[in-house]
Amino acid sequence: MVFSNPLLDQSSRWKRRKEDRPDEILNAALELFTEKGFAATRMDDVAKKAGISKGTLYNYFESKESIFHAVVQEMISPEIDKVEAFVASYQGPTDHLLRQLIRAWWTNVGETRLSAIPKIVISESGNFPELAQFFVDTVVKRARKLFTDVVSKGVVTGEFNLVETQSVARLIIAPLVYATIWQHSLKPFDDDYLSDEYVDMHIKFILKSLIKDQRFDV
Amino acid sequence: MVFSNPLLDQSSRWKRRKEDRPDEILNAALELFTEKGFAATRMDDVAKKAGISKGTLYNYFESKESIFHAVVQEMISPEIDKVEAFVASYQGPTDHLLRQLIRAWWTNVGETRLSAIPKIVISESGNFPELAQFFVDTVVKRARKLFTDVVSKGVVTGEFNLVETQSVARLIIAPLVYATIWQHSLKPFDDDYLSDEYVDMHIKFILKSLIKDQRFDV
DNA sequence: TTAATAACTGACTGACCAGTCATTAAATAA
DNA sequence: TTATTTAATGACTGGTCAGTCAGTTATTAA
Repeated sequence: MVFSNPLLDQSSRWKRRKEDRPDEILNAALELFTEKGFAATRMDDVAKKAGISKGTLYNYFESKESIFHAVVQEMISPEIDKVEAFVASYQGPTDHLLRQLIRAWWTNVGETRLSAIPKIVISESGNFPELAQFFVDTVVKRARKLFTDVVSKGVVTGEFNLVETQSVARLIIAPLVYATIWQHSLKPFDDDYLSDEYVDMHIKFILKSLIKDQRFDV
Repeated sequence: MVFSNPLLDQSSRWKRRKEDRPDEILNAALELFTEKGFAATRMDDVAKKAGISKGTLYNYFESKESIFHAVVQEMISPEIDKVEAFVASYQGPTDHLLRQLIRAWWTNVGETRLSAIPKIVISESGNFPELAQFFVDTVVKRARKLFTDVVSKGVVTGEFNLVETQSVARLIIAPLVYATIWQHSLKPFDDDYLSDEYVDMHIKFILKSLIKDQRFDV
């Protein structure tokens, strides 16, 4: 005879928790996508981690791909919204803005679980093209525009040298995204230590090339 | 009645071509790995592209992984050998060496089919760890050492500012590798044009931060 | 209390694919 | 010419997994 323990809720096999399921599924999925990639993540495992059966997944999402879609939509887009608002309202020297922007990216994406998403999308782009297209349209283009606009602003106000802004924007983004990809792919196989100076030096190098006044030294 | 055409070699179902098979298999495999990634490439397709049956693949390579192993070993390692030799024999200003090194990488890797390999390894690192470890040990570490040594040389000779060489090396490599990853993943989904200026500007920015004499302008 | 609803379950299906091996046939030796 | 060797074939096996659906059970309505 087993007595029911309300904490473990052994009295019933399951509860109906319609409200909570979607978030729990997305969190479980992101964790597994990060660990194994999209293709190698099994729906049974997502279900297990979310505390439900596989069938229930399909009550809330119509396919594996739609889960990933939702992860990006609900986790990344709000971050970009925030940064866009910050840039729009910023008053002050453009080099300070750019420095804060890079640091904000590092803090809000680079050092969080969101950092796994670029690597996942890149890895699966060949086999899941709609997913890649969605990511480019909703994340990449917005992020690129953000940096391009800031650099343009600096050029227009005369704070920065006259440069080709598209390439500069990509040169700013590259080491940041590269670091997150590295983090989630080959870093575990590399015993060399990447110092914290990496981002600081990146900012320093970029600003040194952009800022007109050479007496300025970061 | 069909007459045999010696060019199409319809007279026999196949030829024994022990010598040529391995290279043909590796070329077919790299092409498919580039297009679909490692996991999604079917051995039947590698066989078909190499003009043989699947069983024959297994006469020459013991597994799918060993084929990838061979691709890296036989295609990438020789490139690094060449660059190492070039650096070792170089006489002249270190900034010129660094500039040539970046350009050489772009020409010999970035713009060739080899550019697909980093993306493939990164994508599959979670599911094929031995493959990732092999790549880190035989490619990443050697490449990183190459750049670190050149920067150190510039610092020692007094041509470059005193910098933390590990981070600088990674800041040099990041935009290069990032561009190849982009090329083979999200570029097809992006209609924006990446100008040729990207690499030139990268070189210019890096050297501006490294070279001591500020009157020098690239 | 009983009936109706819908959240949830998990065994099952159909498709896919790396790797195997019995067989075939090209090349070579006897 | 015949026997032997070995490159090459492709049907098959065993395992995996996304997605389905008939049935079960918690919840709510009557």
